Amino acid sequence: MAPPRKAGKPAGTRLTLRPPAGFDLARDVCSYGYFVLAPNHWSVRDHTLTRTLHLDEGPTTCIISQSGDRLAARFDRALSRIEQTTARAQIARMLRFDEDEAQARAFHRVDKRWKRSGRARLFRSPTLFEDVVKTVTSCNVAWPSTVNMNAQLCRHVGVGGAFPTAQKMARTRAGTLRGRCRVGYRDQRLIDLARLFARGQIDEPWLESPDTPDDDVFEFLKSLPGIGPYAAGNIMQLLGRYSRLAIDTETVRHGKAVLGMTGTERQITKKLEAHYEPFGEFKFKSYWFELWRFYEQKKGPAHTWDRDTTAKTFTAAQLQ
DNA sequence: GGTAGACCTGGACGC
DNA sequence: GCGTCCAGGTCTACC
Repeated sequence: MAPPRKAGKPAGTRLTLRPPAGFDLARDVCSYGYFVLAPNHWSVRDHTLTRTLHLDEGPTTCIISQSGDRLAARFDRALSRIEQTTARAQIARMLRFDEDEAQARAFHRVDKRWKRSGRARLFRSPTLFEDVVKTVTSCNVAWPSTVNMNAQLCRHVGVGGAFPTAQKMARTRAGTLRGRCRVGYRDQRLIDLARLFARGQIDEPWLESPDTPDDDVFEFLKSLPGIGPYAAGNIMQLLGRYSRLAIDTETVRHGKAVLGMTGTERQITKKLEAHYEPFGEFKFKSYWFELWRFYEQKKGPAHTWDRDTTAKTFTAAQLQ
């Protein structure tokens, strides 16, 4: 049955979602840099996440808020039953509902530093494709450029402000990505990636299956265009595989500035691997929350970071 | 297996 | 306002 409508103005759908116990919208959204990348928008004032989702009948913008142990997702139009199911799945993926309280406890047993704050989840995208593209746009570039690339991709390639679908990006000209979206030499690599997704050549169930060894996933990811060791490591954590680090210049800076490591970059990389080894299957989480805590000490709690000011200023040089 | 250089963009800096 | 330099991972060619 269609939702009731107010006179003159079509009512948007409102969904109630039940997150895992202990879920905290502000903490768990503002836990990874992608929360400031378009089309995500965190409201510092309202403590809500707004973003446009691409559903079967087109784009729709939703506002997600928390009240007690429930989340509400308010959409700007009525959703069909199928769309509601898709929207629930996309929101669940973003907010990592698949990681329940038991998994958080398992992490906190290995790394007790985060038990009190309850930190255990890392924000991600509604689709693996968006996570992969966001990762590629974060490679070999300062953070403000990553922010800009994602904004322009949504503006020029996405429909109605949504993140581009793989199908749409697969049909986009390299010149558009380079000229309008400022992705530079990543243009053809992004199109090639989009074509692999659009043609169904990325086996997502295989990548997500607990039966697939981490090493196999890592090697496969590295075989994709534009994906090297860092990007593959990062996509691993976005897939829920935390057993390895994604080492970039920020990791090395962290090793020097926070962990007091010395030596060449190669030596520090080895020291970092050894340092996080005790955290086993949760290595990335332990590393990331340490890094995040450093950022928050410098810039204040992440839920207070404004996309257009604080969150845009993140560069290694400014965080020395 | 290791390394050098090219690939782009945008910010910082000097003039 | 303009030119130059530099940071940032991946890829390719080469040793």
